[in-house]
Amino acid sequence: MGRSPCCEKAHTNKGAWTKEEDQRLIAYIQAHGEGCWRSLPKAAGLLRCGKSCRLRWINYLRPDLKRGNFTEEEDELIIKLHGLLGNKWSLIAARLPGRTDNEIKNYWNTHIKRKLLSRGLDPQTHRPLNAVSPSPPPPPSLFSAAAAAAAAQKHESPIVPDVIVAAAVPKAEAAYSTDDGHSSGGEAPTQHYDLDLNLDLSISLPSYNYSPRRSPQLETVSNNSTCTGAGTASAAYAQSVCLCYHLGFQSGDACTCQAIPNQHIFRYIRPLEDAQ
DNA sequence: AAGTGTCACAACCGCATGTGC
DNA sequence: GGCACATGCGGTTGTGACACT
Repeated sequence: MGRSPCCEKAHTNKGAWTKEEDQRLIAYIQAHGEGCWRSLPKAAGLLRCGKSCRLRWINYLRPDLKRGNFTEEEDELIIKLHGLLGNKWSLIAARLPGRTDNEIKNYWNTHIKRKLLSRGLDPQTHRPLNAVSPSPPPPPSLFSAAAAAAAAQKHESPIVPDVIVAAAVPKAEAAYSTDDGHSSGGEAPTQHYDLDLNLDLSISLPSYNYSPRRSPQLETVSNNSTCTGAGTASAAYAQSVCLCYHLGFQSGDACTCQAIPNQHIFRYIRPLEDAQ
């Protein structure tokens, strides 16, 4: 498209950031806030590309970052989310407070991949490595969960899928339900469906007349039986489906989906800060 | 102690997407 | 609708630290 380069490479530093550069960037963002990354380097007196500044801030300097080792719970959460979303690191990171997509991506590549392999699972498909698959495995995103989640995150997508599919995920739990690293190899993979995830998806029936620009909160349509209003939708419409998977919540946590009158949709609304 | 291999992670790069004109 | 630009994302690379021989 003939786009101009994002920065003048001849006059920008590359490589590791110095303490002074970090201080300048932090000071500038504290004073002026994030944004305008392209002009930020010049304004902050940095000989860096705007992209580089953004990355440095997001991945390293942001004050809300949780540094340090990943916990076992985070490991499992990442594995579950990856099974659902694939390599959508930003979406995965959105569910892990204080973690960045880059951090999770690195952690996946260096630790979790190996962990899954030791469990006898394919890191990409989350299926047993020796499983015979007559047809190529479906993308891990299932009914385009990633796209749906992405759309939900971006508060848009008035276009909704015609088909609502339960986002059941082959968990192969039997293969890695223990920590001894043994899989159930040899046996035909038992399809377990993990209902312990909450995807913040927004899906509705084809007839749903979406009102654009909802509040910046997340919505979920789910099939959780605890949803209120599941039985109130008109029988003339296909049943709305609640897909609340209690991701990161105790399984006993009731979902808070509510039927929206005349819209045949369940919404699960949660403050953003809860997701961070 | 030196050389080599491996790991972990920060940073870069190219492309995709969103937005305003 | 098309273009240019800004930003975001995911894959890849570079490099320092550490382990091993």
